Parts: sequence; C-alpha cells; structure tokens
Amino acid sequence: MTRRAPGKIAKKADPKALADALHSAAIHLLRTLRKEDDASGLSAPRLSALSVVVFGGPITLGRLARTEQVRPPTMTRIVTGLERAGLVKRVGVADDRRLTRIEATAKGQRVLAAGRARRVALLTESVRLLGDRELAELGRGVQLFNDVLASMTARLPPGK
Amino acid sequence: MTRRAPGKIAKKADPKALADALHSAAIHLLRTLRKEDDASGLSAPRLSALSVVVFGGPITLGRLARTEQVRPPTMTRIVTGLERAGLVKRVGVADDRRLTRIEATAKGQRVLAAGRARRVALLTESVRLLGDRELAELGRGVQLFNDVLASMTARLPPGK
DNA sequence: GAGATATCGTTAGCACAGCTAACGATCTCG
DNA sequence: CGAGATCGTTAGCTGTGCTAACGATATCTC
Repeated sequence: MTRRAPGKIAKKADPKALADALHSAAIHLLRTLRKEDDASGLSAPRLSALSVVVFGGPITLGRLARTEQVRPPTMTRIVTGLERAGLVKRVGVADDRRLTRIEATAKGQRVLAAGRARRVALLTESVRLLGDRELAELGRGVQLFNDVLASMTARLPPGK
Repeated sequence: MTRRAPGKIAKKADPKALADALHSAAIHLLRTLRKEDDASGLSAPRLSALSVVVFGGPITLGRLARTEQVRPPTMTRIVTGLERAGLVKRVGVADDRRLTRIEATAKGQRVLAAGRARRVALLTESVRLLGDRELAELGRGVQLFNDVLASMTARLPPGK
C-alpha cells in the first residue's frame, strides 16, 4: 500500500498514510459506537440534530439543516419527529416571522446526555487501560487531530 | 469545553475527557468528509459495504450484513444496488449452495479507490501543514487510537 | 436413508431519511 | 405599493432500516 524505505521499519510519518489511518480509525470507532445509540430510541439523524441544538443552543431550522448538511425539507421532518417526542420545541421569532427557532427541552437535554454518556463510556473504559505515558501521548494526538480539523474546515467552505 | 488548571496548559489526561474529545473529533471529521462522497454517486451504506468487499475480499452476504451491522434483507438490497451498478457480483458457492459470495468487480475497485482518494486528499492536505515533530506525535496518537479500538472490539462482542 | 431442524438469502410490507419541485408567508428594497 | 428574495412546509420520488414469513439447502437424529 505505502512504500517503505528498504530495511527501515520506523515510518517517516508520511502525511498521506497518516491521513488514511486516521480516517479509517474514525470510521471504525463510530461504527462500533453506533450500536449504543439503539438504547436511546432515537435514529442517528435525530440524535445528531438534537446534539447540535443542545450543545449549540437555539438555532433556526435552516441553519440547523446546513449544519447537518441536509436540505430544509429533511430537517423539517427530523425536527417534527423530535418535537413529537418532546425533545425540542419550535419557537416563533418576533423580529422575522419567517424564521422558526428550534430549542431543546429539558427532556431533550436529559436524553442526549444519557445517550452520549453511553457512547463515551465504552470508549472511556478502553482509554483507561492506557498508562500515564500513553494517555499523555494520546492526548497530544487528539489535540493535533483537532488542529488538523480546524485547518480543514477553515480551508474548505469559502461560502454557501 | 475542558477545564484547565489556571496558568497550566497541559492537562492531567483525564480518560473520560479524552474519550469525549476523541469521540467528538471523529464525528466532526467524518461529517466534514461526508460531503466528498456525493461525487462518487454512491450512498453512504453502499460505499461502506463496497469498501468492506474491496478491502476484505469476497465475503458472504450474511457476514457482510453483520460486519455492517445491518439485517440480511437490508444487505440484500444494498448488494442488489451495487450489482446493478456493476460494482460487485454475486457468485454461488459450490460447497454450500445456500450461500452467496459477494465479490468486487474491477470497476468496483476503481470507483472505491477514487472515492477514498477524494476523501483522504482533503485530510491529507491539512495533515501536510504539520511539522515533522507534530507529524510524529500525531502518528503516535493514531497508533494509540488503534490500540484503544482493538481493546474495545475485543471486549465488546462476546458472541452473537 | 427419511424426516425434523437449522441456516441462508429473498420477498413483502412498514417507517424514516434523503432529495427536488412547488407553494404560501414574510421580509426587503425600489 | 409592487417586485424580488428568503424561510419553512407540503407533495411525491428513491433508498435504507426493520420484522415476519418463505423457499432452498445442509445437517442432525433416529
């Protein structure tokens, strides 16, 4: 797959290979964790949208759709589902009555926190197995991971 | 997001917080990269299933369904879609004629490689911005990430 | 060997998620 | 005020997920 200098095992930190490995690991992680979401009784898109509303605070439907990379009609139905379940509510905006603001209810916050805890608990248990040294190294890695992400998103969406 | 000791930047590497940060970063990464998949003309489940077949080699439909955490009827339709697109083919198994083997076609391999390249290219560009030192540290982090994943999957599925 | 049982993949039928097109309501600007 | 833009919804299509039920084939038991 990736060429190696003959006789040399330590990798020269090839950006391409590293990106690929990181990509694969992320896929693998989320795929494994996905199973835990069944317990919440919420589908993946609803859970994801709810998390944006809970962590990001009230948001208009259109912005929420863009954040979730989904078209407005799709978000309309996701929100309708969440509203029926009592997890969010639609609130009119006085200044501009075309807009609809989506807010999380107390129940929505509770449900999301529980689901997130379930997911992260699994991962946490495995992280706990690392020694102090490895923990610090992984921490540094995650920090760099986030830096890379930031530069990626900064470079990507010029507009739209 | 994470609290910091006042005046001290390096954190004490709390496993819970670390797991949460890693989880969030993975979500963020895949969400950002997802956009690139539109160009392949394949939906996410088809792309994912195809990737398993291409990288893992021929596999029975049932095993593929379990790998993708999906029920057999769902996988039947995903495979049917891929087959219609000429990306995989169903092959009978002589030993046990209940089984159906799914194999990637040459076109399937090409399409997947192209899609993956598109996704990883974006990430690679940002990884390239790192210095040698950071590159090595991120590499170590990814390695530990994979270790954690391995211990997670090892601990999780006792049977089924 | 013959019948009971198990396994594999498919079909049928339901709910949800994604899209485009079209529309009503509202805001903004000339 | 009227023309155009923007926001959210409705209508109608495809694809993805499920359970239930079924036909074909293997395997186990007597």
